[in-house]
Amino acid sequence: MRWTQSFIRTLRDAPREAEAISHKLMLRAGLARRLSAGLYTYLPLGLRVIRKVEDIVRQEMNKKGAQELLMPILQPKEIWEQSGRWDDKELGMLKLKNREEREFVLGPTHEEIITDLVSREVRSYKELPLNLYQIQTKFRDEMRPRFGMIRAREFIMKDAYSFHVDESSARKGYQDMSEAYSNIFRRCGLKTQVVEADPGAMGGSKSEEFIALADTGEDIIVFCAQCSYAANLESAQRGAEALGKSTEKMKSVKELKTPNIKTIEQLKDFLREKPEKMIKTLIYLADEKIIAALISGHRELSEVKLRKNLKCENLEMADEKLIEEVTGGPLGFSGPVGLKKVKIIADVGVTKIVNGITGANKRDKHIRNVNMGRDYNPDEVADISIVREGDRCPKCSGKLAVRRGIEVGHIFNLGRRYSQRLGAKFLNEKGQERLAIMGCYGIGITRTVAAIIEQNHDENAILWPMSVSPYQVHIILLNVNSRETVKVADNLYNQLTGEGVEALLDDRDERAGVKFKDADLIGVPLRLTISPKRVSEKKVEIKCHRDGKEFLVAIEQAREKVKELIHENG
RNA sequence: CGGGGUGUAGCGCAGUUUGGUUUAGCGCGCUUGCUUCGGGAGCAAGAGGUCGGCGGUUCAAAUCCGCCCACCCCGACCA
Repeated sequence: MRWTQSFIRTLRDAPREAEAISHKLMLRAGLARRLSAGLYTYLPLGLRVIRKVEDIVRQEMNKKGAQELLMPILQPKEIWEQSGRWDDKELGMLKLKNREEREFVLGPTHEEIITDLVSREVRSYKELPLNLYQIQTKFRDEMRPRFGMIRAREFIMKDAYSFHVDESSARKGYQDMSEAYSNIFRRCGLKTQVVEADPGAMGGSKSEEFIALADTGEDIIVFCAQCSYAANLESAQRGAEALGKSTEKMKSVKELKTPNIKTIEQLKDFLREKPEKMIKTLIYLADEKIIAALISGHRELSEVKLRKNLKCENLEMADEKLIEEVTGGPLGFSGPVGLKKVKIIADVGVTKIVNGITGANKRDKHIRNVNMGRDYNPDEVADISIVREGDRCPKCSGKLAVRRGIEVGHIFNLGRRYSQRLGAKFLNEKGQERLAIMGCYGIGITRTVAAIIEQNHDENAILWPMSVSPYQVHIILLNVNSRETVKVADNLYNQLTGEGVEALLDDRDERAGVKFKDADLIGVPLRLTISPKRVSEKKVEIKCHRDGKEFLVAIEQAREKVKELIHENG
């Protein structure tokens, strides 16, 4: 592509709206433009990157025997009622009606459609396993789109669905996708961490997320520096802490006046005591049952873990009224001592607290020197708190690290949930009717592009991996008024292009500085600089953007060198 | 949906506190000409604005008041 004939638009300054680095660079390099919150136009340069990622995805999916198809975006209400998800609030469904008041949804995901299709087409175990996928725009009416293309209302997704005769086939299918995903992200130049996840709205038994580590990520994950343990912050576990027996002797309980001191933070300042000494008492309503959760003052409760422990459907914090009813004291002054008719569940960390401080269940009062076993007895001790940086790994007792990341892929074993509701049945070898076991596997294509930038950039430049770069080589023609130089640039451009190399020729009548800055920004990994000075020496310069390596080569050797470097960086 | 912030030319901003030399400026970008030409050039001449919208106060509103809208950040929520 010749720059003068292209629709490449770069910006010197990032629009104010952009905060995340990938967002800024995408706008500045002219990959995309915003239409409205979470809605973007992909410009030619951005679309080239998207297509590259899609190609990699296709290759790796096809390698595992998956087949591409394309399903409708507009989906009728009825099929979603069949699956029981029409009123699902987690999916952010964008619903609409046509002229006849018939209701539709713009597809946020396609389990319903694919399962319906397969249920109509597949009759025999001989046709299974089957893995079908598509790459398509998805719609989610996000409450808060953010970070540019990391959380958008409309985005491109690769979604695959597999159908199996039994568990072992389903496991194999899941494993295949896990491998494909690792290959895809590696080829895209992304470092990802696989973490166990909560299946959430998708349902099913097992799911794992592929998280690209990045500071502007929305997900927080925990992983062990020593072994392979990794999990979502909310569900990460921690190993037993060294329960070094405190030498502190138990003292007798004392009531403290703490006027209007309701939070740990306030209490810390007021009493000048460490939060580790404090026992936070949180009252929850779990499926109509009232429970009290005890957490050490410096930790946070994990509702995910608590819910899992209680095996309850609904878990919500009690309101002020209920707290008064249950504890006898107002919000902010709850404590385990003297609590009755309430199940008390204590975090493992709380067992360590000697002479703790906690609410007195009376207005403006806390109590000091509270000890488990003597002053109160929890009904259960469990790991219900959120992991902190430096906690012990539950597997190998190494140190756990807490990092932000972007969820770029998610794989699920769905079991029979959808085949049950949408009737995806087949006949087995014995002629018996059976429900297919399903899996579904998603990759956020546009989000992956953003994640690649998050992991491959510096302050003023994208550093594309060759595999996804919009062009393979960026030819900078310095001085368009030098006939000889233009001729050399044209020839090289034509030859390279003719040989299938994706080249961008900056043939604008701009000064060198402008061209170099734009080349940095756009971030094509190879740069070929053609200047009158070098041409008079019958040479051209080749530079690798990422590592800064430079080569001065004879004009007639440039083609081969470029191809060699593309290959090396491929 | 709760909390905070921002809306002035394509992009970045000043002006708003204290209404009136502001016919609303500046930098970049854009157009034309000349010079320049290896890291965001110089000079000259131009084009480009419902000051987010509606309503109000006032002799007078970018500026004060009210309502609304949009966008961003934190939270809640989230393949």
